[in-house]
Amino acid sequence: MRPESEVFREFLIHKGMRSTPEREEILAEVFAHHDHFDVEELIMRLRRRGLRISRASVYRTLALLVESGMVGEVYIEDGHMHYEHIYGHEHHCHLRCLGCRKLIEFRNGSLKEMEKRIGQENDFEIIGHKLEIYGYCAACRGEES
Amino acid sequence: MRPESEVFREFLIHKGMRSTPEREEILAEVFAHHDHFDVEELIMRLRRRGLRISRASVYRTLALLVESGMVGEVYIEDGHMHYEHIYGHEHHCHLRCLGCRKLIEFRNGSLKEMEKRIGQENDFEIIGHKLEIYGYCAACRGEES
DNA sequence: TTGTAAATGAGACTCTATATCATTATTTTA
DNA sequence: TAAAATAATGATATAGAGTCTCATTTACAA
Repeated sequence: MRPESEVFREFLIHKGMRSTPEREEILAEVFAHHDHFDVEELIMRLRRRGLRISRASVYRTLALLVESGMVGEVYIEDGHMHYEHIYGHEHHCHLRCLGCRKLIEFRNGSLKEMEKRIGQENDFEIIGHKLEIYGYCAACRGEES
Repeated sequence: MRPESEVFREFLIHKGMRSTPEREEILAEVFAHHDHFDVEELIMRLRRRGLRISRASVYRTLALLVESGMVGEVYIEDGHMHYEHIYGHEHHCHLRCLGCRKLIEFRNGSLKEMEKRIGQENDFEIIGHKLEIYGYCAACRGEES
């Protein structure tokens, strides 16, 4: 698998954009941890490494990473966007509890074929998918009755 | 199929909450049209019908409708949340273009079994799901090269 | 009917995200 | 390699979605 930095750099060049130290640092930090994160957390982590990259650049670079398909958006329901890296990591889906809003991750390898078919039917080049199943977790079902 | 109003009223009672004219009007308006909508649009539509329901109540009621599973959230990528009614309507999924951000709807009936299996494996009572496939639409693929 | 618990409405407030623009950095070209 | 052209960054202003507060009103139970 090609390194993230290389893939991202190619994406940028392909768009007629430049590779900058800020973009590379943000990319590195995004792929350095394995949890969902939001912009504020990402900025804090960069600060801890001694980097003072502006909020605006972080937002801008994240938008590019999403566009490239290397990073995914996850709407966690606490009012703002969260992100997760995708490139080079096993795909997972989300179970969301409508009662407590909790988000549970689970592996799910069985969407590949369906994805392919849908892409063909809709003339769409598929990069990835986001499956969120919602319902009620065991704890919330207990409380209800 | 039982009418929306009845299902929602039961949901409210089950939660120890009250049925109010405001909640019923909002419910009716949500199910009166078939497109994605946001809070601002919903308030305008209520106004056109001569109803002056406050923004706060609209937000509060929508949250309840989402919790009940009758309405789904769709993050349209223009910076704020959009909604769609679900109860009693055929399920559809979304294709999102990473280039132009366009959202394309498509029917997809083939997730039922997978859903069932996932629910059992995770001790989760499944109400519905949200599948978003992202990639590049034909127009954006053309522009790129 | 009356009491009480819950819901509404108005508007202040918070905070995420975007826009602006002067400055700085990168790339191109001559 | 220097200068010109172009793009990116950073600081900060701004926009706007969504939440909170609390006084008033309403729904429901007894």
